Amino acid sequence: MNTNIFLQIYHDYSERIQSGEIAAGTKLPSENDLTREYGISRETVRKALQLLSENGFIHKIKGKGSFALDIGRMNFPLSGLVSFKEMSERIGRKSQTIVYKTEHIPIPHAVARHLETDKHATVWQVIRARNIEGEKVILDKDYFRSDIVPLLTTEIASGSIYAYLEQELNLQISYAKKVISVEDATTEDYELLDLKEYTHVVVVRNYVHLEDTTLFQYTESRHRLDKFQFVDFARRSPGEEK
Amino acid sequence: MNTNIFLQIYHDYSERIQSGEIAAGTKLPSENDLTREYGISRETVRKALQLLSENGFIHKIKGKGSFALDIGRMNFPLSGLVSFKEMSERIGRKSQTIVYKTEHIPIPHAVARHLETDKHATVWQVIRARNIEGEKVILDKDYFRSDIVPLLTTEIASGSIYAYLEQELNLQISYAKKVISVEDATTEDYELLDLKEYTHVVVVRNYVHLEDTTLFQYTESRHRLDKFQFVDFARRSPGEEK
DNA sequence: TAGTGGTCTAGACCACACG
DNA sequence: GTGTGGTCTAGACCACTAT
Repeated sequence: MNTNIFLQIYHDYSERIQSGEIAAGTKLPSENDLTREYGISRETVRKALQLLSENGFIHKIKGKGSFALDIGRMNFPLSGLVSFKEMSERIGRKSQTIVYKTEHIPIPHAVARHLETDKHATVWQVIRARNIEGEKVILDKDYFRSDIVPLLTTEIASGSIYAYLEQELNLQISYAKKVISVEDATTEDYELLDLKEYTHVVVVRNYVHLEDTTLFQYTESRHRLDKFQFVDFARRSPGEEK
Repeated sequence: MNTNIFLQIYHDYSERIQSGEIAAGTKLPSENDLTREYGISRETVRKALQLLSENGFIHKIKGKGSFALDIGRMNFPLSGLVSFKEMSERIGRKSQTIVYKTEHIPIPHAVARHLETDKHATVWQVIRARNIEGEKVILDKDYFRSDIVPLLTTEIASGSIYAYLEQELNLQISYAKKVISVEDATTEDYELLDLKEYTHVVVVRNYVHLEDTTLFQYTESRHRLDKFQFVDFARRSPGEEK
């Protein structure tokens, strides 16, 4: 549906690199070659390559060319943070979702600070556990501003809330800030998770913004220590000093 | 020294937004305005704005304009991961570095797996602790391929190794992969850190690549649980599906 | 309708790598 | 030298937001 040329080229090559069809280290056609091959201008080719580069699929070397990186093997960087849950699913492990709560409530004190709404606002609270390989190891506590998300059901919460937000409500998620830290496990953590002997949890706070920059969702993801992992791929950007 | 126009505009605006001179929510001049103002083409203006957008300084809305985001207050996203140490330094806290070891050794078994060198290679090993507010809370274990980094001294290790690599050795760091997890504290951790009662540490494994894609450095950063924090700013990129 | 950002073109010159 | 990627230009058309 998206007819953007540079996105098509991006998807073309990202899939071929991720599937291994294009092996790591392989040299890609030059920008001029691609320009001729696709019958488009060079700047458009460069836009596609830049996306591939940002997301860790290729690496460009001035004077030499563009080369496929070794995604796919065990290293799936794929732009930014990748959680344990996503990693598990990529390896083919299924995660089950247990919905504990889906309710419309006045915003809790502790959450108001994060969501930056006024204190009389109401939110949809969703509390879910992720069951991976038979153990509940992640507790997700989501809070949505109810002036933006008017309705949530347990059914939606057990599937993909994001698909619902984007496709049904037509909300455009735009950017997010994550803060990762380690904290004492709460009694709630002990009740709702299979915490075993662990006394701490990794807490990932996620602040999600819409296209118009409004902060509409706050999520607290609480992971059992041994089942926590994050992978980050970072490229040195031109803007960086030193 | 870098005469790139788009970088100049990027630095111009990134500084003015970070300093607060341009308040969050303020509308920036339109691309056409900037084109006239700087006397350059629009694509160049857009390149600068795209960098600002990627790094969390601004947000662009089609049909409306570009708007400054609220960096600066307490939220300093600033592109990718930001560690507790960097955060502390930005708030003005000083961190001291204690160098335990700087030695040229055959590559340890456990490290060879990460550095992907042959087993007979030698590496420079640097072991340092970071002292923040009177406590040793981070243990950094660095390994550099000695065919690329021929010499390291304790003096270099107590300053900025990266400045040395880039300015003295002229090495170009290009991209890196980080893997974050939580593991049992080792006896070494107990010896070299002020671990208090904590039985686990956050381990950040960092794989650093050069311009020519060779993996030349592996670092294990071991953080005391309560002094660990990472912040990540992520923008929804065009390449992402669903 | 006018203004905004998003995409794309067809050129140009440069700095770097390699034989 | 030739070929590569990096920067930049001066246009063009589109989709979206406002009024």
